[in-house]
Amino acid sequence: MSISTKYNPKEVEQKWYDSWMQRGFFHSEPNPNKEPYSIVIPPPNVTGVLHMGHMLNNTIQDILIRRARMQGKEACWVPGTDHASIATEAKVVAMLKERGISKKDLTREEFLTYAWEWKEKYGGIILEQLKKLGASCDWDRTRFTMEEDMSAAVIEVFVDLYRKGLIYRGVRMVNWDPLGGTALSDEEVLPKETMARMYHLQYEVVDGASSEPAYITVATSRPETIMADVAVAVNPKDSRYTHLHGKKVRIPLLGREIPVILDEYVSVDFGTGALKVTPAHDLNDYELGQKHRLPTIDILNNDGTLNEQAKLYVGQDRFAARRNIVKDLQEADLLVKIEEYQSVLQTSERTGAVIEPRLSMQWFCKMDDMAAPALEAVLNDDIRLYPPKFKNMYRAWMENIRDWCISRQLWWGQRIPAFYLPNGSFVVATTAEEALELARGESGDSQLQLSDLRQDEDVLDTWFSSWLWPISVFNGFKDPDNKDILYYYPTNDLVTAPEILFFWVARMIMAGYEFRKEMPFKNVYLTGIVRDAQGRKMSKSLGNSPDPLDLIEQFGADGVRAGMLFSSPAGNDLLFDEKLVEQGRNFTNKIWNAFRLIKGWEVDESLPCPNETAISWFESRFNEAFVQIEDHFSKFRISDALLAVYKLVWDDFCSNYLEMIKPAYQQPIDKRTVDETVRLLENVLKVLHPFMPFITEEIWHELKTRKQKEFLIVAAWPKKDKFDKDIIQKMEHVLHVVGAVRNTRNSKNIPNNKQLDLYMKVANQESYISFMPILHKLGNLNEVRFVEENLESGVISFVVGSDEFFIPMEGNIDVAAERERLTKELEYTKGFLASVDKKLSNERFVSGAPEAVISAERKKKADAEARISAIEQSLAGL
RNA sequence: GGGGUGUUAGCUCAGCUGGUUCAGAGCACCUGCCUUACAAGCAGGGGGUCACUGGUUCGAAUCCAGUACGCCCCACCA
Repeated sequence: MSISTKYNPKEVEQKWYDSWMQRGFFHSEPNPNKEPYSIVIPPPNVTGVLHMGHMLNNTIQDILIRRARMQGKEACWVPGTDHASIATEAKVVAMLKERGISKKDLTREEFLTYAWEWKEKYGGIILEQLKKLGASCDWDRTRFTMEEDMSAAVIEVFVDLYRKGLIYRGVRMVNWDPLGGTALSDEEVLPKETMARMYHLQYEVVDGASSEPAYITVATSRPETIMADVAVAVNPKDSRYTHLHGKKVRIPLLGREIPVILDEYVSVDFGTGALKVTPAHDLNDYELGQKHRLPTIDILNNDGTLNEQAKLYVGQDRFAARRNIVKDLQEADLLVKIEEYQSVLQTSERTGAVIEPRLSMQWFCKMDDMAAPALEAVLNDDIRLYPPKFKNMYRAWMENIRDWCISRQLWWGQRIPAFYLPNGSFVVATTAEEALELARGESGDSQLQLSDLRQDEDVLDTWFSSWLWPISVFNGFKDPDNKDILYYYPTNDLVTAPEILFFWVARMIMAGYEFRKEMPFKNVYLTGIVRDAQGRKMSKSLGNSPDPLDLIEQFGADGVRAGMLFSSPAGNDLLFDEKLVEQGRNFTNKIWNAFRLIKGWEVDESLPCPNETAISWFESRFNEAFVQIEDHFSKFRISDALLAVYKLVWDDFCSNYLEMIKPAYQQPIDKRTVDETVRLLENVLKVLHPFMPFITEEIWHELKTRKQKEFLIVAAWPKKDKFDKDIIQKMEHVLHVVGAVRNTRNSKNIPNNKQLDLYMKVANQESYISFMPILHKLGNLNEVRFVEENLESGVISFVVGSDEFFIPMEGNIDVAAERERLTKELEYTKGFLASVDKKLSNERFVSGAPEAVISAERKKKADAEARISAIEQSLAGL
């Protein structure tokens, strides 16, 4: 035979992917005769490259979409990328810097030209990589969140929400990223545990009377902000400071006088019980400031350096300023002590910079109203989260939702459609022309020109476009009644990482109800995080993240797909180990060799079929497994579904079925067995296909000649069918007997190729008849026959169920060893019987337990008794 | 600080409505095999007081309470 003993994925994968594409199997159009099934991809950043998280995520989506396609649904998986404003802008800035160009020297238009150039050249690599994985996306539908129609939808939504009063502009305390030079939403901020320092500073009490200066000690982690202090607050109940009520203190170094204020908010037992109030640079202080009508002094520039208002350290970075002021305070003897303590630093998710709480004019989206139906939908299971533990998290977040800061001080993104009039007021409109008309109306100045209007410089948060994704990919804004959106929306399943549950999933649900009055998807499957074998998160800096393309190169896409899934129960993190992928690769090889065996058979049409039992057994076994597999799918237990298929293929089909039917070496095989085996294998290939699309398609075509469009990718998914439980049980019993024979062989060091005889003293001979050939073959037995009496000597005996078996041994057997083995088994069985007896003699059990349980217990007793007498007889015969 | 969730074999995890498919799977491990589909393999095997303590029950890995440890999410103590 010329087929290689090892499966070679490389050429096979490219061949079939091209073939599928060419025949348009991935493409979907609304078809009223078919049930729609749609998934929108979580659009990866356009700057992104494929990492292990994408691999897992997209493998799962592909499995779902392929299965749906085979189920005869109109399966549509929409791919695309996200413009990722901060990440992309940062890349473009870096690229420009390399070319010696500074963003500052460019106009907005020039910068965007570079950015688009960059996007066209480097963007979307990740989509090409997904093809290598086998992703069967409808590539004709590829979208990008910043393409014209998508951006138009974003602007339209902004205007709509503004007019509904759900978007407003205002000065608020926001999370400022000094490195990115932009505001961020609360979700884009990551807390980071760090050791921080608490500085205890002396504020001199202003008191004309005494000549000796008096001080109050204030604890702060940010001494560089003292120049922005407007008060020192103490708890009114704090007796230590009663004498300071109504007094003023002087800011160290600066000397500016600020009042001592009283507020319950201050904890008596934290720090020194005295809090410096810096409204411009801390949210709590801001609120205190509002309450006590204090001024705000903002001493920071956009980039985190100190401005003129600070008076000291002007122009220095906030951290440099901190070092310097600490030194100066020390020298002035105003620093009492420094304490180390565990604290949480807020950092930017994108740039890693320490976030500066900062008062700033931004755009916000009101969330309360939109959150209500979105929360309801999840609580009442209209939308289901898998695993369901995320429901609680979702609820907690939605119930405490805060307004969303949607403006970003960047250029790459959808520009906010607000236009300012010379008088400082503004109008919001989708186009400048429309804005002009509005502006003329509102200002009463009919002479206003376009050039008088100035559009807001900011762009919108990327998520403000992503949250529309399930609607906008089907053009649901531009053309709300088009046939795509009517057919595919709501989509069916969303597969994504729990990290973006709030960023994205929750907001999509809100957008779905707000703009289409309908959920965006029915199920949300949240995958785990891919970690390394030690449980560490994969990261570039640790270098523990394998390159997915290398893995595919090495193990084949099918192997990698299977490997990823071997250990990824829903919602649990996946501890990735190359061994898993190896196991996946080995699995492809196993399948390949099963195929080689079948392919190599020579058919003799004159032969009768000796394998009816094996055939109907596997048929039943397949149907039994299929029910389990479908059940796993229905619960999004993809990993368990794969494992069930794995065992069906490896254990049932290969180790058992094929071994039962395969003819002796170089012997021909009958036609019926071959036909049936091919048919059975076809079913196996079908359930395997979503997991391992390439090798299954390859074998599908190699197995027999197929018609034009007869591809596995569109073959009919099996239907649930009744199965014969009886034959499955009997086979299991027979396989136990086979196991016992093999065990005997192994423990007595009898070579595999030496045939043995087997005598069977069984209760029901009938039930063995049709399995005799199988017993012969798998046990490698010579004579097999029923006996009525125990064989007395020179035999090894064993019991399966309550049937006894004897294998005559040539030469002497080790009587002592046999006796020991049987005695052990006897003891165990007696113990077992005793426990059953105890149960049955317990009146409360007999009266309390259901009938089925009691009769099961009785059967146990009978079996055990039969076993005991069998073993005892064997012992007596030794 | 609030909420969630977990603890079962060396590792990763199943175990749905308490009772023979209740102590399981995969990997790892051990033994023996180059038996013509497959050594990326075949056959067999060992291994767990189901975290701890109490309770409910005829019966608990499974239900309840508490304890310990872990993880996740949220949160403005300087």
